[in-house]
Amino acid sequence: MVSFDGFRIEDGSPIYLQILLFVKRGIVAGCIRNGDELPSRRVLSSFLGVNPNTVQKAYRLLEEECLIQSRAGAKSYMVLDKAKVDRIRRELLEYHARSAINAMRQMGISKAEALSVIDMFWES
Amino acid sequence: MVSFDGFRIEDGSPIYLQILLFVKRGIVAGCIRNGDELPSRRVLSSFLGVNPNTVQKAYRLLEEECLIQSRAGAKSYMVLDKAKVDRIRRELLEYHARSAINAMRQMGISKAEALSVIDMFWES
DNA sequence: ACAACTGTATTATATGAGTAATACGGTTGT
DNA sequence: ACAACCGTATTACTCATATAATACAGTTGT
Repeated sequence: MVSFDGFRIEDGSPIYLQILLFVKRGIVAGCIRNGDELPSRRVLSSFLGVNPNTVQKAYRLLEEECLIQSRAGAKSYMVLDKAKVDRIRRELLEYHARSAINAMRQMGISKAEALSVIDMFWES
Repeated sequence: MVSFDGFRIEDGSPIYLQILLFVKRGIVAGCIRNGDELPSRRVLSSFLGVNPNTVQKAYRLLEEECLIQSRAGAKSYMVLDKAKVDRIRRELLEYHARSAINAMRQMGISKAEALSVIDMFWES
């Protein structure tokens, strides 16, 4: 069963995207595996304190990326293979790296200082 | 005169926040200095292709942080000193570093690999 | 003085995100 | 068979973002 322990809602981006990213990061980290069952829309929305429609929107996007499979009436579960995991890993790494790099470059930060800042903030 | 050359609207976060961050990064980079005049609300909104109210919202937030000064009828201009610049530099560095670090840690990426990814994507 | 700007304010409309309350039909375990 | 789940769909509401069209008063340069 895919666990959402440790998931905390942050403002600044839509909740359904935060759920999508949480699942993708779990896939890359290896704690979400092929065949794992997902909590139902109702159960997860109650656990997170959000609306069932919000969870449904995240699950729909996961299904459109062929990462989960849903049948009306039954539980949804993960459908993964090595190619998909590799694709998501590259997608997320590039996205997060580029976001931080672009911002720091616009601030006039040097590569050396950027690396030093990442090193310094890594713990905690 | 503060220049908005190179500013490109991206979706995913409110435009008025993108303007706010663009100015703050310019302050840290040193290309926006104390006393610099800002383009008027009308001129900038026309240049960016957005609504004057959107620019006004960004300028209002800048004024609430005491980074610009506005008098009805006259041009707005930057009001900066070393303490403010240092504060913004620390604020932005910590924000961008923590965002990337948290995401990568949730992906199970090691500090060494994170540094290597930043190093690899820095050029481009 | 006066035209051309400036900042500021108001009202209205549209869209997307999120909530709320239901409803319908399929599956699963007992 | 049947109760208790499940996924899916619909309608209505609130709120923030963004746009649009004005309006008014203050400043600035000539």
